[in-house]
Amino acid sequence: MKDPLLELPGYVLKRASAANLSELNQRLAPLRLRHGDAAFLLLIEASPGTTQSEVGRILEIERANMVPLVARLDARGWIEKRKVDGRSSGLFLTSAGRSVLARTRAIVDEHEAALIRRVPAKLRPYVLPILMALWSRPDPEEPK
Amino acid sequence: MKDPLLELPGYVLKRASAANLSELNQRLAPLRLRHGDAAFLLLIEASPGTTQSEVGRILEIERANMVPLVARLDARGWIEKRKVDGRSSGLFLTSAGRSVLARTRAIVDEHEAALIRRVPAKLRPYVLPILMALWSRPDPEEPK
DNA sequence: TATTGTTATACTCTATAACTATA
DNA sequence: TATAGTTATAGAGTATAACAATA
Repeated sequence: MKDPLLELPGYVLKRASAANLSELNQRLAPLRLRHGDAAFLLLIEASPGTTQSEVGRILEIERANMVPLVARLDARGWIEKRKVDGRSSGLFLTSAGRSVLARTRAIVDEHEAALIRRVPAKLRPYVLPILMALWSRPDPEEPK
Repeated sequence: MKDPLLELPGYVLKRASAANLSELNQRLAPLRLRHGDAAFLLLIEASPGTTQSEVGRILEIERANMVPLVARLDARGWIEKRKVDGRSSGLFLTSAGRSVLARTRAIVDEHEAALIRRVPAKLRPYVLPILMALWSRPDPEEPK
Protein backbone atom coordinates (compact mmCIF):
# COMPACT_ATOMS: atom_id res chain seq x y z
CA MET A 1 0.00 0.00 0.00
CA LYS A 2 1.41 3.35 -1.05
CA ASP A 3 0.81 6.66 0.61
CA PRO A 4 -0.95 8.92 -1.95
CA LEU A 5 -0.17 12.05 0.06
CA LEU A 6 3.57 12.04 -0.55
CA GLU A 7 3.25 14.67 -3.26
CA LEU A 8 1.92 17.22 -0.77
CA PRO A 9 4.72 19.31 0.77
CA GLY A 10 2.59 20.22 3.79
CA TYR A 11 1.94 16.58 4.53
CA VAL A 12 5.58 15.59 4.17
CA LEU A 13 6.54 18.60 6.29
CA LYS A 14 4.30 17.30 9.07
CA ARG A 15 5.57 13.74 8.83
CA ALA A 16 9.20 14.89 8.79
CA SER A 17 8.66 17.12 11.80
CA ALA A 18 6.83 14.45 13.79
CA ALA A 19 9.52 11.85 13.10
CA ASN A 20 12.25 14.32 13.96
CA LEU A 21 10.67 15.40 17.25
CA SER A 22 10.07 11.82 18.24
CA GLU A 23 13.72 11.01 17.61
CA LEU A 24 14.92 14.06 19.52
CA ASN A 25 12.70 13.16 22.47
CA GLN A 26 14.25 9.71 22.49
CA ARG A 27 17.73 11.17 22.47
CA LEU A 28 16.84 13.48 25.36
CA ALA A 29 15.05 10.79 27.37
CA PRO A 30 18.18 9.82 29.37
CA LEU A 31 18.14 13.35 30.79
CA ARG A 32 14.39 13.12 31.39
CA LEU A 33 13.95 16.13 29.14
CA ARG A 34 11.74 16.75 26.17
CA HIS A 35 12.35 18.96 23.17
CA GLY A 36 10.47 21.86 24.71
CA ASP A 37 12.68 21.79 27.79
CA ALA A 38 15.78 21.78 25.63
CA ALA A 39 14.57 24.78 23.63
CA PHE A 40 13.82 26.60 26.86
CA LEU A 41 17.25 25.93 28.37
CA LEU A 42 19.06 26.95 25.17
CA LEU A 43 17.05 30.14 25.07
CA ILE A 44 17.76 31.08 28.69
CA GLU A 45 21.43 30.51 28.15
CA ALA A 46 21.45 32.71 25.06
CA SER A 47 19.53 35.47 26.85
CA PRO A 48 19.95 35.22 30.62
CA GLY A 49 17.37 37.22 32.53
CA THR A 50 14.60 36.70 30.01
CA THR A 51 11.21 36.43 31.71
CA GLN A 52 8.99 33.44 31.19
CA SER A 53 6.44 35.51 29.31
CA GLU A 54 9.15 36.62 26.90
CA VAL A 55 10.28 33.04 26.40
CA GLY A 56 6.70 32.12 25.67
CA ARG A 57 6.41 34.83 23.05
CA ILE A 58 9.60 33.68 21.33
CA LEU A 59 8.75 29.98 21.33
CA GLU A 60 5.05 30.66 20.80
CA ILE A 61 4.05 28.95 23.99
CA GLU A 62 1.09 30.48 25.81
CA ARG A 63 1.85 32.28 29.05
CA ALA A 64 -0.36 29.83 30.90
CA ASN A 65 1.55 26.87 29.50
CA MET A 66 4.90 28.29 30.53
CA VAL A 67 3.98 27.93 34.20
CA PRO A 68 4.32 24.14 34.56
CA LEU A 69 7.39 24.12 32.29
CA VAL A 70 9.24 26.69 34.39
CA ALA A 71 8.06 25.07 37.63
CA ARG A 72 9.37 21.71 36.54
CA LEU A 73 12.85 22.95 35.64
CA ASP A 74 12.90 25.12 38.74
CA ALA A 75 11.99 22.12 40.89
CA ARG A 76 14.99 20.28 39.44
CA GLY A 77 17.21 23.15 40.52
CA TRP A 78 18.24 24.16 37.02
CA ILE A 79 16.95 27.69 36.84
CA GLU A 80 16.87 30.61 39.21
CA LYS A 81 14.38 33.47 39.30
CA ARG A 82 15.48 37.02 40.11
CA LYS A 83 12.73 39.59 40.53
CA VAL A 84 12.86 42.40 38.01
CA ASP A 85 9.75 44.11 39.35
CA GLY A 86 6.76 43.16 41.44
CA ARG A 87 5.26 41.06 38.68
CA SER A 88 8.01 39.24 36.85
CA SER A 89 11.35 37.54 37.32
CA GLY A 90 14.34 37.19 35.05
CA LEU A 91 15.36 33.58 34.52
CA PHE A 92 18.94 32.35 34.85
CA LEU A 93 20.61 28.97 34.72
CA THR A 94 22.04 27.64 37.96
CA SER A 95 25.36 25.82 37.84
CA ALA A 96 23.42 22.55 37.83
CA GLY A 97 21.40 24.04 34.99
CA ARG A 98 24.52 24.88 33.03
CA SER A 99 25.76 21.35 33.59
CA VAL A 100 22.63 19.73 32.23
CA LEU A 101 22.55 22.23 29.40
CA ALA A 102 26.03 21.17 28.31
CA ARG A 103 24.81 17.61 27.96
CA THR A 104 21.61 18.81 26.31
CA ARG A 105 23.54 20.82 23.78
CA ALA A 106 25.73 17.85 22.92
CA ILE A 107 22.61 15.79 22.24
CA VAL A 108 20.91 18.54 20.23
CA ASP A 109 24.03 19.20 18.15
CA GLU A 110 24.47 15.52 17.34
CA HIS A 111 20.78 15.30 16.56
CA GLU A 112 20.82 18.27 14.21
CA ALA A 113 23.96 16.97 12.51
CA ALA A 114 22.31 13.59 11.94
CA LEU A 115 19.27 15.33 10.51
CA ILE A 116 21.17 17.40 7.99
CA ARG A 117 23.28 14.38 7.02
CA ARG A 118 20.18 12.77 5.58
CA VAL A 119 20.03 15.45 2.90
CA PRO A 120 22.28 15.00 -0.14
CA ALA A 121 25.26 17.34 0.27
CA LYS A 122 24.31 19.32 -2.82
CA LEU A 123 20.93 20.24 -1.35
CA ARG A 124 22.08 21.10 2.19
CA PRO A 125 22.58 24.82 1.56
CA TYR A 126 18.88 25.08 0.68
CA VAL A 127 17.52 23.36 3.77
CA LEU A 128 17.34 26.34 6.12
CA PRO A 129 16.25 28.87 3.47
CA ILE A 130 13.43 26.57 2.40
CA LEU A 131 12.30 25.78 5.93
CA MET A 132 12.36 29.47 6.85
CA ALA A 133 10.34 30.26 3.74
CA LEU A 134 7.78 27.56 4.54
CA TRP A 135 7.48 29.01 8.02
CA SER A 136 7.09 32.60 6.84
CA ARG A 137 3.81 34.47 6.61
CA PRO A 138 2.27 34.21 3.16
CA ASP A 139 3.32 36.70 0.50
CA PRO A 140 0.44 38.98 -0.53
CA GLU A 141 1.54 38.72 -4.16
CA GLU A 142 3.45 36.14 -6.14
CA PRO A 143 7.11 37.24 -6.11
CA LYS A 144 9.08 36.63 -9.30
CA MET B 1 14.43 39.67 21.57
CA LYS B 2 15.75 37.30 18.90
CA ASP B 3 15.22 33.59 18.72
CA PRO B 4 18.66 31.96 19.00
CA LEU B 5 17.37 28.63 17.71
CA LEU B 6 16.76 29.76 14.14
CA GLU B 7 20.00 28.16 12.97
CA LEU B 8 18.75 24.70 13.91
CA PRO B 9 16.99 22.98 11.00
CA GLY B 10 15.13 20.64 13.33
CA TYR B 11 13.74 23.54 15.28
CA VAL B 12 12.69 25.47 12.18
CA LEU B 13 11.20 22.26 10.79
CA LYS B 14 9.02 21.97 13.89
CA ARG B 15 7.96 25.62 13.84
CA ALA B 16 7.15 25.48 10.12
CA SER B 17 5.12 22.33 10.54
CA ALA B 18 3.19 23.65 13.54
CA ALA B 19 2.35 26.91 11.78
CA ASN B 20 1.32 25.06 8.66
CA LEU B 21 -0.94 22.60 10.48
CA SER B 22 -2.54 25.38 12.43
CA GLU B 23 -3.31 27.23 9.22
CA LEU B 24 -4.67 24.11 7.53
CA ASN B 25 -6.92 23.40 10.51
CA GLN B 26 -8.28 26.94 10.23
CA ARG B 27 -8.99 26.47 6.54
CA LEU B 28 -10.77 23.19 7.26
CA ALA B 29 -12.71 24.53 10.23
CA PRO B 30 -15.78 25.54 8.14
CA LEU B 31 -16.19 21.84 7.30
CA ARG B 32 -15.61 20.92 10.95
CA LEU B 33 -12.67 18.81 9.84
CA ARG B 34 -9.10 18.68 11.05
CA HIS B 35 -6.01 17.82 9.07
CA GLY B 36 -6.12 14.19 10.18
CA ASP B 37 -9.64 13.80 8.86
CA ALA B 38 -8.62 15.29 5.53
CA ALA B 39 -5.67 12.91 5.22
CA PHE B 40 -7.95 10.01 6.03
CA LEU B 41 -10.57 10.96 3.43
CA LEU B 42 -7.95 11.54 0.73
CA LEU B 43 -6.44 8.16 1.50
CA ILE B 44 -9.74 6.29 1.35
CA GLU B 45 -10.55 7.89 -1.97
CA ALA B 46 -7.18 6.91 -3.39
CA SER B 47 -7.53 3.34 -2.13
CA PRO B 48 -11.17 2.39 -1.60
CA GLY B 49 -11.60 -0.70 0.53
CA THR B 50 -8.55 -0.07 2.68
CA THR B 51 -9.13 -1.21 6.27
CA GLN B 52 -8.70 1.17 9.16
CA SER B 53 -5.67 -0.72 10.42
CA GLU B 54 -4.02 -0.29 7.02
CA VAL B 55 -4.82 3.42 7.04
CA GLY B 56 -3.27 3.62 10.49
CA ARG B 57 -0.10 1.96 9.25
CA ILE B 58 0.20 4.35 6.32
CA LEU B 59 -0.46 7.52 8.32
CA GLU B 60 1.35 6.16 11.38
CA ILE B 61 -1.70 6.43 13.58
CA GLU B 62 -2.07 3.73 16.21
CA ARG B 63 -4.83 1.19 15.65
CA ALA B 64 -6.43 2.32 18.89
CA ASN B 65 -6.47 5.93 17.77
CA MET B 66 -8.13 5.08 14.47
CA VAL B 67 -11.29 3.99 16.26
CA PRO B 68 -12.68 7.40 17.26
CA LEU B 69 -11.56 8.91 13.94
CA VAL B 70 -13.41 6.32 11.88
CA ALA B 71 -16.41 6.42 14.20
CA ARG B 72 -16.67 10.17 13.86
CA LEU B 73 -16.60 10.19 10.05
CA ASP B 74 -18.92 7.20 9.98
CA ALA B 75 -21.37 9.00 12.27
CA ARG B 76 -21.43 11.89 9.82
CA GLY B 77 -22.38 9.48 7.07
CA TRP B 78 -19.26 9.95 5.01
CA ILE B 79 -17.80 6.47 5.02
CA GLU B 80 -19.21 3.02 4.67
CA LYS B 81 -17.81 -0.24 6.03
CA ARG B 82 -18.00 -3.47 4.06
CA LYS B 83 -16.91 -6.62 5.83
CA VAL B 84 -13.94 -8.34 4.21
CA ASP B 85 -13.79 -11.07 6.84
CA GLY B 86 -15.00 -11.60 10.37
CA ARG B 87 -12.48 -9.17 11.79
CA SER B 88 -12.14 -6.25 9.45
CA SER B 89 -14.02 -4.04 7.03
CA GLY B 90 -12.96 -2.23 3.91
CA LEU B 91 -13.71 1.48 4.04
CA PHE B 92 -15.43 3.37 1.22
CA LEU B 93 -16.67 6.90 0.76
CA THR B 94 -20.42 7.39 0.60
CA SER B 95 -21.79 9.91 -1.88
CA ALA B 96 -21.98 12.42 0.97
CA GLY B 97 -18.37 11.52 1.70
CA ARG B 98 -17.35 12.16 -1.88
CA SER B 99 -19.12 15.48 -1.73
CA VAL B 100 -17.32 16.65 1.39
CA LEU B 101 -14.07 15.27 0.01
CA ALA B 102 -14.43 17.48 -3.08
CA ARG B 103 -14.62 20.53 -0.85
CA THR B 104 -11.81 19.18 1.30
CA ARG B 105 -9.59 18.66 -1.69
CA ALA B 106 -10.22 22.19 -2.91
CA ILE B 107 -9.13 23.53 0.48
CA VAL B 108 -6.08 21.28 0.69
CA ASP B 109 -5.00 22.14 -2.85
CA GLU B 110 -5.28 25.85 -2.23
CA HIS B 111 -3.48 25.40 1.06
CA GLU B 112 -0.60 23.49 -0.48
CA ALA B 113 -0.34 26.01 -3.29
CA ALA B 114 -0.15 28.87 -0.81
CA LEU B 115 2.53 27.00 1.10
CA ILE B 116 4.77 26.41 -1.88
CA ARG B 117 4.26 30.00 -3.05
CA ARG B 118 6.15 31.18 0.01
CA VAL B 119 9.30 29.58 -1.32
CA PRO B 120 11.30 31.56 -3.92
CA ALA B 121 10.57 30.02 -7.31
CA LYS B 122 14.20 29.01 -7.79
CA LEU B 123 14.11 26.84 -4.67
CA ARG B 124 10.73 25.18 -5.21
CA PRO B 125 12.07 22.13 -7.05
CA TYR B 126 14.09 21.27 -3.95
CA VAL B 127 11.25 21.47 -1.43
CA LEU B 128 9.90 17.95 -1.75
CA PRO B 129 13.29 16.25 -2.16
CA ILE B 130 14.58 18.00 0.95
CA LEU B 131 11.50 17.28 3.03
CA MET B 132 11.55 13.63 1.96
CA ALA B 133 15.23 13.43 2.87
CA LEU B 134 14.64 14.98 6.28
CA TRP B 135 11.89 12.45 6.86
CA SER B 136 13.99 9.47 5.74
CA ARG B 137 15.66 7.02 8.08
CA PRO B 138 19.26 7.98 8.83
CA ASP B 139 21.98 6.86 6.46
CA PRO B 140 24.39 4.42 8.12
CA GLU B 141 27.32 6.13 6.40
CA GLU B 142 27.90 9.61 5.03
CA PRO B 143 27.01 9.45 1.31
CA LYS B 144 29.17 11.53 -1.05
C1' DT C 1 -5.60 50.13 31.17
C1' DA C 2 -2.19 46.74 30.17
C1' DT C 3 0.94 43.09 31.67
C1' DT C 4 2.78 39.05 34.58
C1' DG C 5 2.13 35.11 36.68
C1' DT C 6 -1.22 31.96 37.91
C1' DT C 7 -5.28 28.52 38.23
C1' DA C 8 -8.55 25.87 36.11
C1' DT C 9 -10.18 23.67 32.28
C1' DA C 10 -10.74 21.43 27.88
C1' DC C 11 -9.50 19.52 23.53
C1' DT C 12 -6.33 17.23 20.41
C1' DC C 13 -2.79 14.06 19.55
C1' DT C 14 -0.19 10.32 20.91
C1' DA C 15 1.06 5.93 23.38
C1' DT C 16 0.33 1.50 25.85
C1' DA C 17 -1.93 -2.35 27.83
C1' DA C 18 -5.44 -5.49 27.63
C1' DC C 19 -9.61 -7.72 25.92
C1' DT C 20 -12.60 -10.25 22.09
C1' DA C 21 -13.23 -12.44 18.04
C1' DT C 22 -11.46 -14.06 14.32
C1' DA C 23 -7.61 -15.84 11.08
C1' DT D 1 0.05 -17.57 17.23
C1' DA D 2 -0.99 -13.44 14.97
C1' DT D 3 -4.23 -9.83 13.54
C1' DA D 4 -8.43 -6.40 13.61
C1' DG D 5 -11.12 -3.79 16.16
C1' DT D 6 -12.05 -2.13 20.54
C1' DT D 7 -11.89 -0.06 25.41
C1' DA D 8 -9.67 2.38 28.83
C1' DT D 9 -6.25 5.29 30.26
C1' DA D 10 -2.39 8.38 30.52
C1' DG D 11 0.84 11.75 28.93
C1' DA D 12 1.95 15.58 26.00
C1' DG D 13 0.84 19.84 23.62
C1' DT D 14 -2.20 23.51 22.97
C1' DA D 15 -5.99 26.97 23.82
C1' DT D 16 -9.11 30.11 26.44
C1' DA D 17 -11.12 32.45 30.32
C1' DA D 18 -10.54 34.50 34.51
C1' DC D 19 -8.23 36.33 38.64
C1' DA D 20 -4.77 38.99 41.74
C1' DA D 21 -0.92 41.80 41.91
C1' DT D 22 1.55 45.16 39.75
C1' DA D 23 2.93 48.57 36.06
